[in-house]
Amino acid sequence: MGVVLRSPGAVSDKREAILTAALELFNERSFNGTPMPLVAQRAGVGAGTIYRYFDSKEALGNAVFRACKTALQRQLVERWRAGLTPREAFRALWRGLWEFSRDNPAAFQFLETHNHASYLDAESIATSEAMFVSICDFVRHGQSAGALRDGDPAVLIAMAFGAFIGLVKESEAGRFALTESVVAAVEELAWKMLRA
Amino acid sequence: MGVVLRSPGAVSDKREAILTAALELFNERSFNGTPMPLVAQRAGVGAGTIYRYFDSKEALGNAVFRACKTALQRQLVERWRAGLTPREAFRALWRGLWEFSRDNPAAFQFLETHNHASYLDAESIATSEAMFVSICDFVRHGQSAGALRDGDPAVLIAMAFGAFIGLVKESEAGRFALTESVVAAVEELAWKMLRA
Amino acid sequence: MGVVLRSPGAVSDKREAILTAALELFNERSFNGTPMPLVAQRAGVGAGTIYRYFDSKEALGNAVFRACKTALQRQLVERWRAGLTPREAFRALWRGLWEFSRDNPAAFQFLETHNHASYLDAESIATSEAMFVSICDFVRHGQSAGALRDGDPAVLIAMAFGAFIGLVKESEAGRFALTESVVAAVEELAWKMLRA
Amino acid sequence: MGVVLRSPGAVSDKREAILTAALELFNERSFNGTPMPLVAQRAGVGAGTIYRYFDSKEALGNAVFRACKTALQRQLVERWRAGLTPREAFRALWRGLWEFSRDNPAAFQFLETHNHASYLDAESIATSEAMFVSICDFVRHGQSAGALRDGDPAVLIAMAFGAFIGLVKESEAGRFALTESVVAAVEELAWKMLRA
DNA sequence: CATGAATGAGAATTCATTCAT
DNA sequence: AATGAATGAATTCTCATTCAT
Repeated sequence: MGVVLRSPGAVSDKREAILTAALELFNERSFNGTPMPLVAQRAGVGAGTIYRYFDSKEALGNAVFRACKTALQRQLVERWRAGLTPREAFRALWRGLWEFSRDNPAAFQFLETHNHASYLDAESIATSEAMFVSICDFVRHGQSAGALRDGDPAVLIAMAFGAFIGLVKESEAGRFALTESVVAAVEELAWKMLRA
Repeated sequence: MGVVLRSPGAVSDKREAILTAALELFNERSFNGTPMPLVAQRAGVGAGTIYRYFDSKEALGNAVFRACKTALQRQLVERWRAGLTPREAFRALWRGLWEFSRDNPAAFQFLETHNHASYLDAESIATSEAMFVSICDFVRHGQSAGALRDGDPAVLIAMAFGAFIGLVKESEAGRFALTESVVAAVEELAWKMLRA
Repeated sequence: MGVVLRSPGAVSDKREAILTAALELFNERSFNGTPMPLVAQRAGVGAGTIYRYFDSKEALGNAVFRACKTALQRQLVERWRAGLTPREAFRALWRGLWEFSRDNPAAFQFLETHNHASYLDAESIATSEAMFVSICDFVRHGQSAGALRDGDPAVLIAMAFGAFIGLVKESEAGRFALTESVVAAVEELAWKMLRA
Repeated sequence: MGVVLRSPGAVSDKREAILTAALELFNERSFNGTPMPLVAQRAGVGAGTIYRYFDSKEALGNAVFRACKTALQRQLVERWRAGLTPREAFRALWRGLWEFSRDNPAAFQFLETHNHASYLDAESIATSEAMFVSICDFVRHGQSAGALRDGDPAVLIAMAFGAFIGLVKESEAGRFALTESVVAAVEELAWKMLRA
């Protein structure tokens, strides 16, 4: 868990430490509510060091966002194999979301909270959009196969992701635990909502 | 629309103007990203005037939150009449949410975005909790009547509200329009997810 | 006690209330540390009302200072009668100071604390100077009569007044009580310092 | 002169510059009448730099007070040697005061003006009290030896210190110069007041 | 006359960023 | 490369003063 921000190749563990510290603090205190020196302290580096890796606080925020989004996308894509039925593919997606949010709760929360943050740049938004498009493809496939109900894929995606996000948020608020069995049960409910 | 922040009784319209300006700006730029003078400017008052109505920026944020939450609760409660079947009650709830988010998009977004903001005080959290509790009651009634599926009410609520919030967010992101017919259709889908 | 700020003629009890409130608050919180609305509140008048009686905060401060200084001078002068021996005149002066500080502790403290305050205007300084000059005359008379030791009158005045002020300050700090008997005793000591 | 605020050990000279600037400005304009940026300007540092050395304006004021008080106490204590007669000890004390006020007029004025300032914290008051206690001991010794007149030591201290403070104030107001010969003369007068 | 809500300049304090070491 | 002291612009909040009522 929390390995999400490891850059490919042994770039630098300072860079990772900064990204991790920023992720945690931006969740705890919001982007604007987090002083850079605090990020440096949590990362165990000097304040000036952050600026060797990131041009500005905004650049750091975008780097965190893209790292999280990319990691989520990787995890969802990994679970997709050719030849899955729509029902199996939905299960793969749903469990991929769950495993990601379980293993990287901070990253998941960050993506949700900072989804439309005003500091996000074009590249971050494009990263976000790319993932949406690939999920859309999945839905269209399921609709073509007659397994998913008709209608705007964006609507179905909004409802299913929204339901999952709602579950994660409320479980993190302490209302219930998202155990294996609960996750399996709610997957079934979500599927009832989406199937043709 | 946007009348949500009107306090009962002929309270000063400056207070309302400040609440409205803060609501909009906290949505647009986040709480910490919004300077008080900007709130004052948007409200058409002097910077010092805000502090005649609110003790601090935090107090202003809490006042906005409570005003929105109270307005939402009022709208949902109003639609509830005795003698509704669970299905009718769910429709009332769902449409209440929709009408609120349609008529007060800023208030709805604020509640969603600032739901667990670090500046919220005990009273704001209590206001939030009170609403959750009354929705829980609704779910338990439906379960007793055999209309809603069994399980932790919090889980069902998280999924249904989550789905609705997902719809509103994505429609506001411009992916689709939440028209009457779409709302009716998705209500049906949500009900499929919840019914026994 | 505390009647010091009563202007001659029935000017206005609001004016007096403002002067009294300002005197107390300037002592408690310093001139710059006292907001005008607080003065208004303590005086039981509206904030704007102060400006009907005084042009500005500085003007109010100067009015307080002059009222206190004038009252002190009046009290000291009253005790002076022709035909007193230097020793008797010193007693009159010393007891005059004591009675004033006992009956108007706030006024006495104000005069001491704000003696060289940066907001004092020329007239206030002149009022202060006038009193010094008349005390100087007293000293010179005593010196001519061979009762007071020779030397710069200002030096003797500085020491005697300084000693008295020291007594009042420390008694107000709670180190001892300035009772009749103590005052009589210290008067004797001060006289030992001054006599030829 | 003015070396009073030099902290022992090679502490940053920025800290000293800030203390010195604050001392001067608080004297000239009062504590509440002095904006922090003005302190920074006079100290030749950035406004934010002050807060690297002092938590708040109040903390700065207390640091100035304690530095002055400690320096005065050090100077008085240094002049005390065992085996002095009460008369010699009084001379040591009196001259210690004089040398301190001559060499550090700003520090002396600050101690006098801000002696009971509302921003002083418990530690500052304790520092102040400690010095009073040690002077009290001196007086009691003199009384036991039959050299100083009987009575509450606090009363004698109040008169003697008050007289000295009066001299310094009036000399600084320009009424006379506190030359060596004047100081010697007034010391004699003060002794006449105190001796048995 | 009296009021006190309203104002905006100015106060204390914070923080993104730089740069000497 | 790394640091963290230093900076000053920007932020939150205060308050002397005004003016509509």
